[in-house]
Amino acid sequence: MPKLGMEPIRRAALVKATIAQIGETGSLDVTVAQIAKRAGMSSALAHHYFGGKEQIFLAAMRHTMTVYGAEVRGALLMAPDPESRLQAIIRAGFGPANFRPEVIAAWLNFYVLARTNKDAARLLSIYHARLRSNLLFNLRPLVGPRAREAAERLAGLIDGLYLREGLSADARDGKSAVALVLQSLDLELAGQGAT
Amino acid sequence: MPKLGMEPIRRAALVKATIAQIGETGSLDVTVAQIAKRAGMSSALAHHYFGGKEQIFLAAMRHTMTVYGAEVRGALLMAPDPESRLQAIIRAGFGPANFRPEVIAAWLNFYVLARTNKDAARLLSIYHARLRSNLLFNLRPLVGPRAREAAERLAGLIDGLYLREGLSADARDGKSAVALVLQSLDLELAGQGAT
DNA sequence: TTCTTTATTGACTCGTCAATCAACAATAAA
DNA sequence: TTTATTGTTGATTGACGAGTCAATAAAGAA
Repeated sequence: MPKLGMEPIRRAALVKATIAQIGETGSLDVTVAQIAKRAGMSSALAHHYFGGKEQIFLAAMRHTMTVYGAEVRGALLMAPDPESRLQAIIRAGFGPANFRPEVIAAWLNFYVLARTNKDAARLLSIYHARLRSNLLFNLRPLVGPRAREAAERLAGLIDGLYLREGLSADARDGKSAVALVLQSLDLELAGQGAT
Repeated sequence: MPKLGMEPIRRAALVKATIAQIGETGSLDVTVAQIAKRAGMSSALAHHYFGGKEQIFLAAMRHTMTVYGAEVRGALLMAPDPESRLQAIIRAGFGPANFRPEVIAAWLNFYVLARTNKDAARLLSIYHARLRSNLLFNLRPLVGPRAREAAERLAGLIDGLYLREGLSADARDGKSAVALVLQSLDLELAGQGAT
């Protein structure tokens, strides 16, 4: 069997298995052995290709974020104006790439890891910055100077609802969360100097 | 030393030590031995009084939530009208009882635990319900039928900003988060039928 | 063919940690 | 004093899991 060029295949399989395993056990206590078994190889091989558990997990999150980023970019291409781009960003956050139970569990895990692992923290801050700047860029022409705070709020709301939905045992589809954020966007766009 | 009536003292000490230890290590990998040592006793005694690690941690979270609840109730007493009560609820979420780094770390830990532990899930849903109903009750007279969604949004925003602040390494004071949520509240109260 | 490189694993090491237990100490009850 | 009852711990057990390593196998290079 040992053909050459197995490395990318194995890595991809491990990344996929990592997300799947986290989703299945519903917790962070996934062992390298479990992941490797699910990916059809020995745990030794997983270590061989990735070096360690955290690096396996980081690769999985990097992949998740890449897919998510692609989804956002794709949606943005379709949207002609700032407002519909904002709606697209919001929808993408709760879109199929991000809102599957396994992925939500992975994000939770990732939050925890980011408190101790430098690389995870960097990766997380990249996600935060990207979301914020995407929102900011499209809010600016609509609400001008209030854009910064509005972006902060919308980003917080997206993360918060994502978390709440993810933590409620019964897996929901995210439709209601999207609706809530979209209404919030309307409020931001409409309100110019309340109270 | 063995005077009678040690139990409540020991329990309290362990609860306090648990939060402190989580805050110090900045992660979830707190061992019973660490907690017990910090509380000035052997790990065997910790098991003796609590039965297990998860129960120690649950007791700590119950305590945290009790203190938080008291803070909210206290603030509500001072507030004469629904709007100021809403402001009080928002402020309390980022108040001193809740927003210390140790407590934030504990909450993160708790989120994770809630995915596998039944009791933790129940406790978390109690928190969720309480926040939602506190907001709802005071929003109803101000925005009528839109109260439900507004409460959902504000709750999500509070949790989301709490999470974001908690994850950013540099401990902030929550002032800006409070300001953001308060502005959101203004938007909710002002906006009646946007777009 | 022989050598080197890549792929692959089973078995093993080493640590950690939750949980248990046997034993001891001190106080209160008899 | 004897006898519970409560408090307390050091030592130990048992399990689990990350990471290592020696050994094997295939395939290409020489």
